[in-house]
Amino acid sequence: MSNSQMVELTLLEPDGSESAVPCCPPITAGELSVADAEKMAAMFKALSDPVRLRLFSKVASHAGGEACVCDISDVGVSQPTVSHHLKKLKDAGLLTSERRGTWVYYSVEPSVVAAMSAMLDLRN
Amino acid sequence: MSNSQMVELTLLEPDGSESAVPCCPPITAGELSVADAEKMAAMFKALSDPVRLRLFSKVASHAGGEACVCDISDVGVSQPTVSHHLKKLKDAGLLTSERRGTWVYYSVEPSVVAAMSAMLDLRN
DNA sequence: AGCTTGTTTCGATTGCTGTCGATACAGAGG
DNA sequence: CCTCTGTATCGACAGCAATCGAAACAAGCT
Repeated sequence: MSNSQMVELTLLEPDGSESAVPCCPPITAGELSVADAEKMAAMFKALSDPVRLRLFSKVASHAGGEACVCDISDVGVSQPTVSHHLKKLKDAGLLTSERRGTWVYYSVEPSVVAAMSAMLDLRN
Repeated sequence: MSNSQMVELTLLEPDGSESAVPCCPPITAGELSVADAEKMAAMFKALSDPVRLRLFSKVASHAGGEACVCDISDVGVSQPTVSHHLKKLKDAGLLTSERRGTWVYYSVEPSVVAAMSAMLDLRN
């Protein structure tokens, strides 16, 4: 029983505070608990929209895994919709944001993305 | 420009036929095309529900990555709902099903899951 | 053939989500 | 202080999706 491959990641609690939770071994290692399934499903949900996935890929493929909103908002939907999607990615923990003067920059949260990738690793 | 890490996977077309499409390099490698984003978003969407994620983890963690419906349907929702979710996982290409006598067995489709994992691999 | 058990499909309902235009907020520069 | 540009929030609406009970289908049994 390989309980290795545990990954530490930080998630936003409903009240806005942060808590570190262990999540998760590869799916092949055993059934997910109800709580872990909810956490991970929320992350997958963040990437379950084509527009969001494109926004995420634009940020991730930028130098340093960081991009200005102004550089990535050309995805075929209105500006409020772009902002809405970026907020969802941020709420799910996949992106963080930082205002620098006039512009806002979004960055990928590597540990969270790594946790999703590790969970889908099927090697036995 | 590392266009390595391409993964071949088969998806169900709307008409039910199968087509092999190349998908996808790691997100860090460049922006997703609109078409690729739609394909991958559909897969992530399949795992974006807690009940579905638990069903998937139950199948994936069974011996041989295969499980009878009867072995995994205890997830707190009605039996028709379980069947509905398994169908969605199947339509997304993450599971396949086979009837053997009275029982139906669902199996994970390793190449599709590997494609998702590879796409989220952030190492540069 | 009829019964029983396992699984899927159907129809309805309820809640969620993506989208937009309008508006508000933030910072920079006149 | 006012305006301009970039970004976020609000409110509304339309479509989708999770869920259930009822009913249909499939296979094995008697």
